[in-house]
Amino acid sequence: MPELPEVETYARQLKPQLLGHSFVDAHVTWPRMVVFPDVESLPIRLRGLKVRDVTRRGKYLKLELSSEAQLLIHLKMSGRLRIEPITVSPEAHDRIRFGLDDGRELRFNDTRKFGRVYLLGPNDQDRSPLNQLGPEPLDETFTVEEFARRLSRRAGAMKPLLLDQSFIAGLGNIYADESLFQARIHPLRRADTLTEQEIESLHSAIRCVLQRSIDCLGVSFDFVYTGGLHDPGATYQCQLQVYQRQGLACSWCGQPIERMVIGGRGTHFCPVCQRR
DNA sequence: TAAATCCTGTCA
DNA sequence: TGACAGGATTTA
Repeated sequence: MPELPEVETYARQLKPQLLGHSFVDAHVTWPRMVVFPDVESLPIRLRGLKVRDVTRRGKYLKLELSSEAQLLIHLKMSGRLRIEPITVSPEAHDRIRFGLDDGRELRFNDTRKFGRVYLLGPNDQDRSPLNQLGPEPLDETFTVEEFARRLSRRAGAMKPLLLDQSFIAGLGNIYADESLFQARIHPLRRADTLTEQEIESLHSAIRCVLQRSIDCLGVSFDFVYTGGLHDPGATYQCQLQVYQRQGLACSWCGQPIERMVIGGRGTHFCPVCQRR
């Protein structure tokens, strides 16, 4: 499940591949994945637009295009991206193929069909899903003070809050669990009860965990994200402390990691190190 | 606040 | 064969 570090890795790897190239068309085999514009208009609007930059916002991959347009891609659960010559046969579950001006295609493969694409012009900004996103955790403007202010206004449990993209952008199930563990905060802990020290610790944990994963090209699991474009190289899965480690020894205290369902999501934590 | 929804591969 | 995972949105 691609989260901030995995999408960041894609952005970095796609940028040199796409910069300066124009799109010539788009083939969509699962129309639901195109949110805006309608599927018929997508190839027409996309034709001729040149890639100016490839960046990331939250879990969205953002292709800045000519004419002030932008192509947003959300990989959701099972989305993967590849670039291949048009002469190479598409794979199973290739849902959208974006044709480039040099005979290559950007291929959006998504087994579960949850992935989403938006092509937005300068007049479509009110439709941008980026409008709903909270602060970017690795940005300099995301300060402890800002974090503390936002936490103090929330009475719910920490785990669902960290997954709320309007509270903070980019964290998913893996990094929410890992961050709470590193800060030694129980996932059910009420947000507005965190001490100043805990807030500081969590702020630092979130940034540390994300940055270290980016340095490792993210996490890669079977059949899901493969750590970038063509060379699976993601290694952060080897450094996970709690995620999917229920029953295994906590690296701090040796007690078994537990798993419980919070807000409908599998949640992994150490019952000894993470106090409620 | 919780559950249903969209999906398919995996696993029991 | 049926339960389940899981991001984000929608509905109860």
